[in-house]
Amino acid sequence: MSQRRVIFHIDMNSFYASVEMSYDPTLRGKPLAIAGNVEERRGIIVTSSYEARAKGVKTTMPVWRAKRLCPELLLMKPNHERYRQASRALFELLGSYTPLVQPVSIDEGYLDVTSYLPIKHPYELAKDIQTRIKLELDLPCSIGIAPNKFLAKMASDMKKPNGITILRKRDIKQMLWPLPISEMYGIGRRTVDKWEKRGIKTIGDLANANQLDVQGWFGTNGRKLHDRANGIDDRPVDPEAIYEFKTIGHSTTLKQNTKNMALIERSFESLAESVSKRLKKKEVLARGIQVTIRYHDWKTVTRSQKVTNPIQSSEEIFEVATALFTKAWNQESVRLIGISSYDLIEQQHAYKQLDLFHYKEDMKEEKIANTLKEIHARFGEDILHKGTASTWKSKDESARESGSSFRKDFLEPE
DNA sequence: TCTGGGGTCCTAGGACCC
DNA sequence: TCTGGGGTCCTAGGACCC
Repeated sequence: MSQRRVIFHIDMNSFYASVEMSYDPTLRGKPLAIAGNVEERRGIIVTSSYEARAKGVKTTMPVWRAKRLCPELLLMKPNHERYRQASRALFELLGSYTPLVQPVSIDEGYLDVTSYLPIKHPYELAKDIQTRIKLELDLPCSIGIAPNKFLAKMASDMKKPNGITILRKRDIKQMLWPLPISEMYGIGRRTVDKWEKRGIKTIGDLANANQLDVQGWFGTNGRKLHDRANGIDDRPVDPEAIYEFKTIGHSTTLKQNTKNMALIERSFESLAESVSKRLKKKEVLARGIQVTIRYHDWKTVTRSQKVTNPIQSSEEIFEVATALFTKAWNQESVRLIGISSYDLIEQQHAYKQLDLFHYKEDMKEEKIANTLKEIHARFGEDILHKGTASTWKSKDESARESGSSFRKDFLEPE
């Protein structure tokens, strides 16, 4: 990268819990956890306050275990709409500093603030942002300051809550390299052992390993991680990335493990309904459906299939999903099922595809009439008069151009 | 009594085409 | 009877992250 950059990574501290505390200040200072299915067996901790963490409560821990560790734990169900609102306010605030804001999840994002370099010290700017987030949103955050995304991300993790950490290239030897390899963003619990077995126990070990060795062991991903450990990361801050969602899916853990097809079918119905609703809201159709089956023993299989005509209705999704399920199911007891739609295409462009498909089949007058009827039924009369782009565009491209409705859910009002 | 639900990205193998 | 190489598309599985 020729140009020296200044990148911030903003990371909200225990976001859901903090939002709840700002709604209800009497919660402050108390061990609080947000958990799905609080009253059911299978609930897990989604986020917890620092007071709860001090007692050993951790994200993804089953609720019953968290309660055992911390009997006075306050539990709340998530208020997603509340968090989305707070998130929108956050990114609006960040957007007032620069258009180069890339939200990466509901509670974190990158800023490229290189343009501030001549007028303000990065630390002062970060302090400014952090203070405003506290004052205006009543929420705590940590900020990492670095020459690229990876280092900024690692830096924001170093001081929590309310931290500001500068991690320059020349600091990585002291600040980054001593960390255990498990702390490295991109290395999870499944591969830690593999690294350690090869003598790589810290991020520094990775940075100083032979690049070709690492590439041999872990392929291109290994090479990428080796670069990052050495402070190399050219990925730009991309404000458009928010438009690039690729799948829309829902899954559910059943109340009990079951082999009862009627029960399973009912769950598929409601999942298909949810997926369909969101496809419609986003004005997209799916050209592929994937189902997930998780068995009693946690073994998980997926089956996917492309469909000839893009689909959107719950009936169509249900049909494809249950067919996939029936083919794949080994008759063992099922714990979770899921439906995901992929290869999404904009509604406006979808009708053209329908058209072409039938045309290919050498259609007769009658068929043309039917096709038009089908198009009308799916999209309403007006669709035929809408866009007439000469080439098909991917959802990303056209979303970029129109600045249209493809934002990821976490920034969207209900 | 372990373990939710939303995603992204990568790899590998087979089919098929030239 | 023994057989290359490249490219693309599709599917399944797995790792990782919030």
